[in-house]
Amino acid sequence: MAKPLLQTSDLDLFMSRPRNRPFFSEGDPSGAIYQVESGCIRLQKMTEGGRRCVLSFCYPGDVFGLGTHGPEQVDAEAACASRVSRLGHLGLQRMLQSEPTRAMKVIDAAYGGQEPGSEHVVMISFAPAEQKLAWFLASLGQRLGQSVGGELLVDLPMMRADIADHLGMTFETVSREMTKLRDLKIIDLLGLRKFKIQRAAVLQSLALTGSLATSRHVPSPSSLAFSPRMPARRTFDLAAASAG
Amino acid sequence: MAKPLLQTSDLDLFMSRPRNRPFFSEGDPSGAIYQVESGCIRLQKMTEGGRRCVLSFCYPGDVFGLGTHGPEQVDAEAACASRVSRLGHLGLQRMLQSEPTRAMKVIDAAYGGQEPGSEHVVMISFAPAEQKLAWFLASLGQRLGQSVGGELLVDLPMMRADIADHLGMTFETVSREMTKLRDLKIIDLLGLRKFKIQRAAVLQSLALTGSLATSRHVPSPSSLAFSPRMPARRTFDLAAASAG
DNA sequence: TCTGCGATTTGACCGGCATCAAGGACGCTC
DNA sequence: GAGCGTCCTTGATGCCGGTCAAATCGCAGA
Repeated sequence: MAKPLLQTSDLDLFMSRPRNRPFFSEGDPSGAIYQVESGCIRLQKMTEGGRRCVLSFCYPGDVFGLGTHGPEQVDAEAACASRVSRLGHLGLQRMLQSEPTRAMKVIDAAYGGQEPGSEHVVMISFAPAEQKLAWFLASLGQRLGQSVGGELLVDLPMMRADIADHLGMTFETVSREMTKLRDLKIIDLLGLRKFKIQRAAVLQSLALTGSLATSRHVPSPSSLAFSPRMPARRTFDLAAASAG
Repeated sequence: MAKPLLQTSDLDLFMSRPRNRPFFSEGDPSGAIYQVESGCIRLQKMTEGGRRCVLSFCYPGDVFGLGTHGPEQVDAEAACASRVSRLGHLGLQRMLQSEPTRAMKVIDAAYGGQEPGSEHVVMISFAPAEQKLAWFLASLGQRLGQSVGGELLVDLPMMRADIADHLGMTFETVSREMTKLRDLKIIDLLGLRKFKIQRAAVLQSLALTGSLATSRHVPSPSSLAFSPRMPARRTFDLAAASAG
């Protein structure tokens, strides 16, 4: 990962949490900015009915804590044992005065500026389960993947249920679709918390178009066949969303 | 509606569009701020597969144009014949200098600050069709409703297909659920572009809990029965989300 | 190593909603 | 008011994925 946005000298607190323990909860005081040092953080909303909606995951280097990524709107919990550092309110004020340009970058990141949030909404509204999971695994690969001999080795820090609550499906379906992708030799499961992307182009195609094109390049828009009224469910295409 | 955020003296351009014509498209130059004068604006993403995802609607008085509510991320199209006014980049700079406090309010609103966007995500991930529609109609009532003799008269400026693309369902299902709510005498359809909320408490209950409680108050969390593993689908509760 | 518990996988079933297909209502223009 | 295109409603059908259930896996602690 690249040089982190916040350095040790900026930070005023380090926190560790085991899985499922909160770093902050909805309604906690706001204004501080957090940076993931290790592990994986879930930003989520609980409903009183007991359901959970995971709005996003934060990985090492990611910054969160403001707006829709802060305690005014969501809970932040460890998806696995994690460490997080904090830049408090006063430290942020100090940085705004001494280094306004860098401070604005930090603030933008803490609002979730790095991620294209609307893509997630598009995905969970329309795509079938297989495509949702392909999209998630592909983006995880881009974010966390380690290239090893032409294949991509990826950590999977969160549970199946976390993935399910992020994609709007059940953990059983996540498990089934995972198995399906393994049987198709698109991915390989290495224990529960690691996988390998064996055919990245196919996974990408599945994520973007919902179809199993075997070509190495993303199909061009004009090559996609769809009816005038509505595309077949499985040819749904996210290329526009991911290009934006 | 309350006094609009932007006054005529702030604005530098007025635009009118018939239904389905764009005010701006994804990739257009950004930096300007728009205010709805009349009608209804759809903020949406198109996919190359031909599907559309409506991320939000803007009504008279709403301000948009930045971040996920701007041309860097979405298209803005008229959902019905609409008028929009614009505060250009230069005008915004001027306001930032002369009235920084008001300018920051305007900027926050243009990012979509007014609406709790995460509630929409929770809704489209989990809720069944009936609850999605109840939620949408209830929020429309709160936003646009005119109280008339104890009932709420509400404009419905957009087509069924627009609602469907906002809630992640088909327009046929929107139509069916609408009919069902009418048959239950919860709403009354007055032509295609207007409806009346006859039993607001029931509609609200349906929107929040997914169940047809007939009580006038929102059921308290502890009164909701759900299994330890997972609530029954129809008792899904959004109260936490809407409280936030 | 054994034991126990939570996480995951897998199977069987079925219900809600997408899909396909008419038919009807509404709002234009002429 | 006739004609026409668009939008909406309604019906029939099928399948994806949610639900319930049980077996297996994996890890931590004794």
